[in-house]
Amino acid sequence: MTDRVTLKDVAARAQVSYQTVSKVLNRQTRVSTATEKRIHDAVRALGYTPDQRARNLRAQRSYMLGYSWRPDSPNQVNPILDLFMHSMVAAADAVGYHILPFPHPDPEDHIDKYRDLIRTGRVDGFVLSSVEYQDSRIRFLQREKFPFVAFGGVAEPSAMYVDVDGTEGMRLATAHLIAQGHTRIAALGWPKESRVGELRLAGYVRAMRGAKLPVRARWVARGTGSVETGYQATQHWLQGGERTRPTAIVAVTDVLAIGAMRAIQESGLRVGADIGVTGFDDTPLAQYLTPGLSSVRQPIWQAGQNVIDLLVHCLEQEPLAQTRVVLNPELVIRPSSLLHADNTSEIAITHNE
Amino acid sequence: MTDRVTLKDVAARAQVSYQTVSKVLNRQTRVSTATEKRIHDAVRALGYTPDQRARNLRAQRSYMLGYSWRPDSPNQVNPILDLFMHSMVAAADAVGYHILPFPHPDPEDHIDKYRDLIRTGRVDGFVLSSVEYQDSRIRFLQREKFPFVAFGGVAEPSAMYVDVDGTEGMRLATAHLIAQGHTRIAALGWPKESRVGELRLAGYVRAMRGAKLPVRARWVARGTGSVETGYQATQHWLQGGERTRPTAIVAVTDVLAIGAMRAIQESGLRVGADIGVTGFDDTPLAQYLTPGLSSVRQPIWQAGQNVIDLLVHCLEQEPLAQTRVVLNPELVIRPSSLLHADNTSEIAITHNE
DNA sequence: ATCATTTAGGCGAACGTTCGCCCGAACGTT
DNA sequence: AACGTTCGGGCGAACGTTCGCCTAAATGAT
Repeated sequence: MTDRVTLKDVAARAQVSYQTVSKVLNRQTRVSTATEKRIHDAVRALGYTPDQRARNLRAQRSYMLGYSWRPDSPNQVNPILDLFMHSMVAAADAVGYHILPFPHPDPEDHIDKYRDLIRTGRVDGFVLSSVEYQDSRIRFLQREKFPFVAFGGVAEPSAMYVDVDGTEGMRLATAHLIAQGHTRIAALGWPKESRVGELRLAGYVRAMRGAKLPVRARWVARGTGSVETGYQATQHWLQGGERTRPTAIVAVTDVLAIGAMRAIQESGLRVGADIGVTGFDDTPLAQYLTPGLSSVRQPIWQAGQNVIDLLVHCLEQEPLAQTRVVLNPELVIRPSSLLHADNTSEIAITHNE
Repeated sequence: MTDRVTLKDVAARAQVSYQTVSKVLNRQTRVSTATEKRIHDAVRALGYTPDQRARNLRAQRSYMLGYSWRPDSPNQVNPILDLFMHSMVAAADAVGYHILPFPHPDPEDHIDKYRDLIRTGRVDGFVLSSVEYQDSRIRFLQREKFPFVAFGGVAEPSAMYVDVDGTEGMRLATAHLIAQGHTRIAALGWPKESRVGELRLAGYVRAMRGAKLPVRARWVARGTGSVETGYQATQHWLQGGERTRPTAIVAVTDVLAIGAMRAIQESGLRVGADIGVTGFDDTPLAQYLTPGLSSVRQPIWQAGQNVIDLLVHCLEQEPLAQTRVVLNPELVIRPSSLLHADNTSEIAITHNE
């Protein structure tokens, strides 16, 4: 609100041309130490800070990275967002960039939003999340040759992304249950259309096969990630005889796992001691349930850092060692998957071949 | 990436000066319908979109609103953020603004971040959240005469804010329990230093007084908002005789309420039927617990809309009807506060004097 | 026919940077 | 003594807008 201090003000005080001030500040030229000192003194005395808007115009850049996320269906949990956003904001800030969040529009006029942000020069690049199978945004951005990094795997070649190995996460959870002595393990998944869902289920299958345990079709249930889905599937499984029904359940989502837990408890069995349960995402929910729910935790903070790192390197035309990063999740173990809950403390185990 | 279309390109095609194109597009001048058509045709043909960076420089504005939030302690739930952010982003977008999230710095060099964003002209205004008693940011911004709106009540006169009436929320919850026939009601609060905490507790007191019920000091516990705090306080209360111990508990946080529920269940009592419990914030958690936890829900979406509305009106120098908005929360009723849980459906009741 | 007024649009300037090119002086080299 | 080279710094231009002022023609009033 008070009048802005510009290069010219500094220059007048230091008795040099304003372009020289600019160059000295950006270390583009060498001047006598005397003038250099005068300039820096003037900068400090006046409290000069370069105007980003002018820089943006001149450089034809905005130093902004667009990001829009899907508002998780009205009342769903989005534990990811807070952390992911924070991670990206911090990483971007550290290298002179900022995040520009924009509303996730209807799937159809998606592109218009993106196009507009590009055309108006508001952003230099995009972070994409919740990408789908044939995502029109990716096709569009690639055609426009506009830089972007996706969070989540992307099939398109030459697209940069950071992903968390869902298969490995689910393998970890399943293997953990197997190590507890479980042999009859059922799985709660998402509909077949969901790429992430299928990848996670693949981890279940891999762990079972690895231990030479049978994978039965009727022990794999798919549905929307609601409590109800998990509840009903589990209830159905529990109707089997005590010697034939599953003794453990892995779920691709914490919410599905909650459904399973509820069904187990209502049928008079104990979660953990009688039937082991694991979830996915390590939603804040998981630690507050009784018993605490074991869950696969994604390294969200790390992912955010990597996404920005990739994108900024690309924007700065710096060489980057890799164009795609795959991170390993870890399993946070709580009583829900333990036969005897001797200790209530959490332990996290991660990938070990 | 492809070469940018500017006013000059449009002008050349429409055979007018580029300034005229600008004026026509901004409806600053009247021209013959023929030229107007030529201009609009050229705009469409070339796909012209004004460069925001140039506009920003020229207008000495950025059309950005800074917002930083406190990263809820590592593993805490921040159900607010997703919705609040989304609401603000949507509201801002609708009036040609954008949100600029920036890292919440250490309490000490707080101000530097804010100052820098102002000086570099990156933002036109700020949204403040989690304001404290004597918030240095507010003093700073007021001194600089830089526009801002706080989410959460602010004592400083002439500061604009949007707040949710925590007192009313807690009164609602307490009154609901009283209506169920409860007379001995305890409260779980935050430390005395917390302004919000005290305001909420005031609602508890108001409801009790209103029903001529006694407020006993030892039935008001304060502590950090952890499960443990709620658990221990409740355990302690339950040691009282069946005729003297509280029959219901109101908490200023869902997490505290979870602690209470756990203590109740572990002592063999039923939540709802034996001891009523209510939480606050309607965290996603609340609906997934067994039994579902009644909780006070804040109109977060509405708050986000109002915050942006206030701020933008202020920036556009438009007159605004009010400089501070106080919203009423509603109580979402679930089995945890019902004596007999005949229906599992949720109902929401709101302020009715 | 003359003058005042509107209409239609041109033009210069400015917002605050950065970049490339220039030039005079001092310096060192043959 | 004449000549390249570095040093220290000036200057014009451009990024794409918007805003205010100007003007030439067309219109209206007298």
